[in-house]
Formats: sequence, C-alpha cells, structure tokens
Amino acid sequence: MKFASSYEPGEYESDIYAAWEASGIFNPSVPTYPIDDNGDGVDDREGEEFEAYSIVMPPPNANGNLHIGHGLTVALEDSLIRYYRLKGLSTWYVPGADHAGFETWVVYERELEKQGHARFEFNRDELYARVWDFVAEQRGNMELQLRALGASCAWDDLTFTLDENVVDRVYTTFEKMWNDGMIYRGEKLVNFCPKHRTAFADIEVEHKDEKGTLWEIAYDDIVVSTTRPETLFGDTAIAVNPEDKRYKDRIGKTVHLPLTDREIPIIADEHADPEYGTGAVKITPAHDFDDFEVGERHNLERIQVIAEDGTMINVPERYDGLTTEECRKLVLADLKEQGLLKGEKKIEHSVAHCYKCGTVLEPMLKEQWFVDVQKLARVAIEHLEAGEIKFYPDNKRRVVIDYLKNLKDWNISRQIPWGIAIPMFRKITPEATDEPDWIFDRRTNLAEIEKAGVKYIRDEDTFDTWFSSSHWPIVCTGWTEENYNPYYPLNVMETGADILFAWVARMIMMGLYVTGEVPFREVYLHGLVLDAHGKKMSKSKGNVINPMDLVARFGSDAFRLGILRGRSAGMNQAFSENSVIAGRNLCNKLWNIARLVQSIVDEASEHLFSEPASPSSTSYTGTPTEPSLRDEPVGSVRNIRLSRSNRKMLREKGASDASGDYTTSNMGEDWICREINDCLEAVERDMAEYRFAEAVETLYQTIWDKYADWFLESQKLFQNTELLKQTLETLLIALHPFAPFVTEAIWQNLSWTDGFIATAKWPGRLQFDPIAAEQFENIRTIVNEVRGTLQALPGTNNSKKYGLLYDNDSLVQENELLIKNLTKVPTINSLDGAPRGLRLALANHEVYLDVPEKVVVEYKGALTERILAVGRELDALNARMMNPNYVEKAPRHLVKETEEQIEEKQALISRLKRELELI
RNA sequence: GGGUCUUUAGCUCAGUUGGCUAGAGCGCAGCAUUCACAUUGCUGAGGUCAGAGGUUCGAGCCCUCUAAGACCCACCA
Repeated sequence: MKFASSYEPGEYESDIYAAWEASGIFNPSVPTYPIDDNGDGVDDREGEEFEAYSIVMPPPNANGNLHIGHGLTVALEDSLIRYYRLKGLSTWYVPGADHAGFETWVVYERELEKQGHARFEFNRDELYARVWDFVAEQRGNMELQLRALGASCAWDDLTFTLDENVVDRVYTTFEKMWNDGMIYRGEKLVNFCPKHRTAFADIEVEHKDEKGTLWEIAYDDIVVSTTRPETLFGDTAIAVNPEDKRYKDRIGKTVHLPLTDREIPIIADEHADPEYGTGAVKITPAHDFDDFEVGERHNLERIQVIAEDGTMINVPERYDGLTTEECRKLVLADLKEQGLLKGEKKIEHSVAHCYKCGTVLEPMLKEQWFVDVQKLARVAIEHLEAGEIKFYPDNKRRVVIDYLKNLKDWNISRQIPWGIAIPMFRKITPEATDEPDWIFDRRTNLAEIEKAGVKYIRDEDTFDTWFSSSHWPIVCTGWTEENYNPYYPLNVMETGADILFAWVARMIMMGLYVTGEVPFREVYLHGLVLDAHGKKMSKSKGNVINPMDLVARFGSDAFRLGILRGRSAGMNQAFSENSVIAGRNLCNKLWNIARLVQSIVDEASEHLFSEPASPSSTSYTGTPTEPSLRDEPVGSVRNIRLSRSNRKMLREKGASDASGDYTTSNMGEDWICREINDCLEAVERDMAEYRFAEAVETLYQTIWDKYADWFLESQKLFQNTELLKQTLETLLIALHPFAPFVTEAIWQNLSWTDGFIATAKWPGRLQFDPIAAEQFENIRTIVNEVRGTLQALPGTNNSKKYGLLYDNDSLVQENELLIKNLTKVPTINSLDGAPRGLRLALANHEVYLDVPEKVVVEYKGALTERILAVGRELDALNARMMNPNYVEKAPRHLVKETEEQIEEKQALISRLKRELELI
C-alpha cells in the first residue's frame, strides 16, 4: 500500500532530501530537466538558451542554530529557486556559513572566562586557532537544519566567510582601495565597548533614550551644563555661541578648570546653543563626538582621560585609576564641597550601548583604519537613482539612497582576534625614513615581515565583518575579472529589512566598486517574525519559537506554508501557529487527493486490461468499497456523455508530458481546467512580484475549495482518468516550490510519474471549453442554493427528506446525477403538473424543493427577509442609475452591467413576491 | 529633531493600476458521518475598512489633517 490514510512528513522528508542531494539536481551545472525531454533521442536543449537564476543565502552563523528568521529566509528563497528550476532555468542557490566575527567572539570569550582564562593571556594567532577549533566543534547543525527546511542549495559550493577565496577577494579589494587612496588610518573618536575592548562602526551602535542628570558646574563665573562631569579633566575649552550677548566680551579670555590648576580658553562656536542650559558648554575633544569636531575647528588639544578599560588616566592622583562611575561621584562631591556645583536637572537623552552586551559605549580616541566612503556612496546613489535595482518594498530604495547620502567614513578596524586579519604592516625600522609607515601585504599569517631590509609588524586588528560580507554576491558566485559569469549579478538578494544599511547598502557599494555592476537586480526584504502577540522575539523574554520544533511537529512543508501565509515584503508580522496547522492540513488534503486519484487510475487500468497494468497499481489495497454512486446505472452516465459533443482537447504545447491527452466530457472538467489555468496565471504573476502569500493562498483555494470540493466530488460520478492524472500533476508541480516534500512524496508514490517533481517542467495551460466551464458555475449556484436552503429550513436531516423538482430546465435535467451527488438530495424529478414546494431564488432556473405545504409556511419569514434584502440591493442599483454623472462618466460596460443587474433583481423580486402570495 | 511604516472580522493577516454585495486561515455556532481525508464535509454568524475633511460618477485604495502604535536615522551638552 503506497498511500497511507494520512501524510506523515517525518516518514518521508529526510529520505527525499537525501535522494535529491545525491542526484545532484541542486547543482547548477546539471540541466534542470532531462536533456532528452521527450524520449526521441535528440538533445532537446539544442538551440535553446539556458537562463541562469541565482540567489546567495545570507549566511547563518556557522556554529549556531537556525532561528525562525532563517526559516522565513529559506521559505522565501527556496520557493523562488524551486519555482525557477521548474521553469527550466539553471538555478544556483549558494549556501553560506558565517564566522560571525563579533557574535562568535562574545560567545567564545564567555567560554574562556568559564575556563578561568582571559583573552590577554594569548596572542592573536593562538586565540584565532582556539576559536577556529571551537567553531569547528559546533559546526554543522545549521547545515542539517537547512536541509530539514528543504533548502535546495548547491552544497558543494557552500561558502564560509573565512574561506581562502573570500579572504583573497577581500584583500584584493582592500589593496585596490589602498592604492586608490580610499583607505586611511586616522585617529578619531570611535564608539568603544570597554567590556569587549573593541570599537564599532556607527551602524552597530544601539541608541537608547535614558534618564540622566544635567549638572551645572561653575568654571569661574561661567556656569556650564554637562551630563559627564568626570570628563572635565579632558576639557580644553568652553564654547559659547558667537551671537550670545552674555558672553560676547569673554570670547578669547580664559577660565579656571575646576579641580585642576589649568586655565582653558573661551571660544566661539555654533555648537553652543544659547537656548540650552546656560548657553556655555565644556569641550572635551577626546571623549565626545561633538566636542571632537569643535576641537578640530579650533585646533584644541585632545586629552584622553579614560582608558580602554574604562578607568581614569591623565587625571590628578586623587582620581587616577577610578572607574568613570566612581570618578563621577567623587568629582561631584568635590565640586559640591567647593561650592562649584550650581544645580542639577533630570533630563532624557540618548545613550549609545553595545548591541551585544548593553554596556554603555565610550567615545574613545583611537587610531583605526577608515574607508573614505564618498566615492563608493556616490556611485551607488547614481545606480540606485537610475533604478538599476528594484526594491520590494519599493520605498526602501529611497531609504537606502538617503542613508548613503549621509554616510560617514566607515571604521573597519575591530580589536577582536576572530576575523579576517587586516593586511597592513607598520614599519619598525626607524632609520628607513624614506619608506612609508604602513604597507599592504597579504602575509597576515606572519606577525612580522621584512621587505628590502625594512622590518614591519602586523596590525593586530581584524576587519569589520560587514567589510567582507559586502563581497558576498561576488565571492559566492565566483565572480572574477576575467570570466563571463551568468550568475552575477544575482537575480535577487533576499534578506532581512533590519540589515538594509549594514549589508545591502554595503553590497551595492562594494559590488559596484569591484565589478562595476550592481550585485543584484532586485532586493526582497522581509520583516521580523514576531511572536504570536506581535512582540519581538528575544531570549530574555522567553518567547523565542524554534523553527525545528515546528518542523518536527507539523512537517517542513507545513512550516514553510505557514510562515509565508499573510506575510508581505518589509513588514514585521506576528507568527501564527495556526497558519502552520493550516499548512499541515493542506499537505494531508493533497495527500488524500492523490490517494483518491491513484485509486481511480488503478481501477481504470483494471477495467482496461484483464491483467493489472503494473504491479504497483494493484498493490493499493485501500478502502475496498467502491463509492456508491459509481454503481449508478451506466446508461445514465453514458447518456450524459453522449449528450455532449465529442470534443478532443489537446494539451497546449509545452504542457507536462507525463500523461496522455484527455477529452473533457462534462462541464465540471472544463471548469476545473479553467480554474487551474487561472490559478497558474495568478501564481506566475505573484512570483514575478514576490507575492508569496498570495501565491500560496491561491494554490490553497484551488486545491482545496475547487479541486477537492467540486471537481473530485463530481469525478466520483464520471472518472476521466487522463484528466485526473494531468490536473493532479499540474497542481503538484505548482505547489512544489512552497511544499517541496509532500509534493515529491506524492510524485514518487504515483504509479505513472517519473523522475523527481523537483525537476519537472512547469505546466502549460490546459485546454477546455469555456462555455461549458461557465455553465458549471450555474450548477454550483444551484447546488449552493439547495444546500443553503436545506440548512435554513426547520428541522434536521433535510437533505435526506426532500427531493428536488425542476420544470423545463435542461441544465438541471442534463446534470441530474451531478446535482444529486453534490446536494445529497434523494431524488431529482421533472415537475409533473402544477408547481409545488419551495421555489429556489435562482433568477434563471425553475427549481423547487419538494417540501410539504407546512414547511413552506414555516419558511415564509425567511422568504420575506429575502425579498427585503433583494429590495435593498435593487434600491442601491437604482440610486446609481439615477445619478446622471454615473451614467455619463462611468465606463460603458459598468453602466450596462448595472442595467442588467437591475433587470435581474426586478425579475427576482417580483417572482419572490408571487411565491409569497401563493403560500 | 528628521524619516519610514502600520491601523480592515474575536485573533493573525490579504485586498495588485479607485469599479458591483470587502476576502482567507484559525476561532465561534449549527448540521452531517459506512465517503480519499475528523489533519473531514456542508451551512452560518461576525466588518461604520482608526477618526475627520477633501478629490471623484464611484474611495479600504488617491490627497490633507488628527489619533494610536511600531521601527529607523540623528551630535543635543
């Protein structure tokens, strides 16, 4: 037995993935469909052009586990890859693993601490080797998890962010920038985490609004306001606004710096806001970003008073070595004692924090490597404004441009050992005066090098990970200066909207700088997956949802379908487990659809041949009883078939080849063909515009509400095996990008399919008779009306009690059996004699429910209500037509439609009134 | 301070360039039960589309303002 009564994902998923992977179909060098597609011995690719489709995965942390955001990423990216693979493109989904410089370092440093060590006990090479081993030990989990999610990536091409080719490429770029004069070493204020002892780029800083105190301190007779009294030892001036009358005559004079014996000048600078505090501000160029700039304008001395470990230096002995916090208390106490503390105010201000440990960052004067971003940003802006990259959502393009316009030089030095070493060496042979102080060299494995007799030592810093990550599309596609590479630029960069600036903007700048081309043609940004209540997931809140738990409970497909549901580009959205359950149910539904179709196919082959068609088709021993309606007299079925023209519907060229041609023989068959075609069209349109949720929704409705609930129900009467096979295949293929496992599991279990569905051909359109398809809508209307009315009638089990009568209605007559089957009414008869029972409110059909007079009377209220409702609709339509502007200005087809509707409603309402009178 | 986004059913969300009676899943209520599927079928209730104004023959959709919320950027001592 091939199809169990329910789909159990756990029994299939890992085997299916292993089979895919072993077959090499995820590899881009392999054609995505058989070379000889139609078995005629000729290579079908002859003369065809292969289109490439590439996506590189935003690399998950190599030694971590996937979180739900990765789950979303895979669901989105793999759907695209699988869709375009089915479309016949040569797809390449490059997987990645991130060394996650700072993140991993923080984890490892904690580990070191646990072992009772400090990082300063080891040199950089030792630390690097230790973290490498640590990562190697932990590695692999996330790669298995990607497989569990069904990511159809080319595993042979997995790129680790510390791979040799990555480092090479990063060094090449750095060298080019160095030669182009875009790299400089500067002593600047950087955001520095005293706990992790490293600097950050502006973008890594987390600003939080906090309550603080603004103290007023007297510097002689001038009172300044400050939130950081402990830095006064680093003050080298007082600034006042040049327009400020209060201080005009003091400019150029000096004041005494409290607690010291220094005099500092009073300078005029726009930075001082006369409205704020006392209008005078102390200037500490070494410990404040604004003051640094003021200092540059006025050539002020920079006195560093806080060391990298967060303790005081270069201060009077009394304060030396204290932490900033201790020092602040002591300074305030001393000032108070001397009567210099003039006041304090509670204020709210924004404070920079380490995004990892939350420590308050210290602006620190440090020599670092900077990238002059002016040119990079300018070029990127030009290409963006020219619209070379399409953004989903669209508004993010503008947001990136604005970001790039205000971008400041980029600090790429990090004082952590886990990362790509900066390939710069400092001269230590002082007498070699003609040689530059710094040289570029790739030999970063050496702590010291010699060149032309001059000795240099290595800079111990590593690159900001975003510097190397910005090369991701280049390194993952193996782009080189020499070769044509159809996979670069990428078709799309899919990633989180939260790293739009840190990553996407930098990839654009770097891609253009290195290759001269934008690195991707489109960008799809997804929002955050929030918890069920719309809150951000975080470990501390304990509301983190593990995608692997969901995969284990509901299956990979269910997870993918569930997480895509209702999600749109760039939007944060709450995660709903119910959507995953709905996905699981769809998988099971599809499974059972296949089970039914297979059983029909098996039965048909038993009828055709005295011997079973194939061993597999008879191995099915599911429900032995035949559907009762199949026992209907064959004659009546045949009559229906004969009453329709013998139309042979050839499939469109390019449609799936797995089954033979079909002939539609009843209007339900034409109808489902039309619905499936519409569905395919919608899915194609949605995929082109990254409307994943809509594509899934359409497939869900088509499979469940149309295929199962109407088409398969009608096929219980007349089985069109060829059409069943082909429509099932079509739906399986169409759903495959979103639910790869269940569709493959079914494909493998069906008796007539070959190969993998993962490499099947995207279906063409089905042929059908549009008039017949439209007529089936009438049947649906009749059936719906019968069902609804039966439910509304008093009593239970009405569908068993009352039959259906019709008068002069060929549609009902021809489809008696079908209507009977779908409504479950016991009988359908032509009306003999005068009308009786309850007439259905169908405008164009004379159909009665054969209910006794008593029931009709009881139904009177409902009928009255119905008349009122139709009356309201009619009023609305009439009002529209009374408006001369509508008749004049609205498109003619709409006006005509309104007129027709009015006629229809009027006919209906007068008929209903007559019915009411008769009761 | 600047910017982006959100507000539609009890919950989570769709609603493509304005066009008829605003949809889905889950939840809820009722009915069904030898059926491929209870991970089921059928039926139903539930919405002043945040509020106010405007444009238009016509607005959930476009414009203005207001309110509530989320996020991003920024040097406010």
